[in-house]
Amino acid sequence: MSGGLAHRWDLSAAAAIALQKSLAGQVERADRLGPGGRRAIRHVAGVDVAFEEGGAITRAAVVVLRRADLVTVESAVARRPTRFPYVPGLLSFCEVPAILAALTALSQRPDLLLCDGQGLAHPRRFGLACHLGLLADLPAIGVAKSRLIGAHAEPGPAKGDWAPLMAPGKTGGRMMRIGAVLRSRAGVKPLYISIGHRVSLRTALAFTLRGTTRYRLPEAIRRADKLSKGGAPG
DNA sequence: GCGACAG
DNA sequence: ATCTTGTCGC
Repeated sequence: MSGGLAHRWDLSAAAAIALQKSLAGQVERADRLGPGGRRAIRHVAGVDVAFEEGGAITRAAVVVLRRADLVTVESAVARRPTRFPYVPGLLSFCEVPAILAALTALSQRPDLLLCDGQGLAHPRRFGLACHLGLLADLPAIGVAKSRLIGAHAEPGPAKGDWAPLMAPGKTGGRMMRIGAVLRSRAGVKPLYISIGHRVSLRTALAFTLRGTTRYRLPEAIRRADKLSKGGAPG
């Protein structure tokens, strides 16, 4: 169930960084959504992980929601030994192996992935959402609860208000927009939204908002978070 | 050299 | 992320 790209995971930090640099150029920043690649989104999947045994085991959960009414239609969990430590900037090497295992357990592939982490808003423009989207060959959005890099103004107080997340370009020094800081609900800390793969920032913001109802996080991620921590599937 | 640092 | 009591807000 992957898109042809695959690579080894037993890497040193230096090798992991080199791999990120070599794959970053393959990330697609424009919309290419839906079944097959260019149609309406029917099912969105929230992805999250939790750790057991003091971090020795990574438990990944994926919950698939019907886009029309946000009803959960399927879910899967996968446990794998944690083979890479958490290092800021290298999070995907710690979590993606277990997440790919959970995705493989699904009976049907979702049309979009909502990931708990950054996408392009990353030191090498290759956060978890980019890495996962590329390997799973699926559109992906990065939805992080806190900042990794970049500067921004405080977004307005109303749901939907947002401010651009800016960072110096890779080569030169001009400030570039790498994502957005979104008020997903009034009265809560904003979320950091960025492109993962095959989704424009505009679309990423729209989907995050549409899927956010009672909580700070979109329903898909909220349910995946609960499931990864041991909650019941439905 | 000194902070900052997704989960 | 994870370890945890009392406390604040709606």
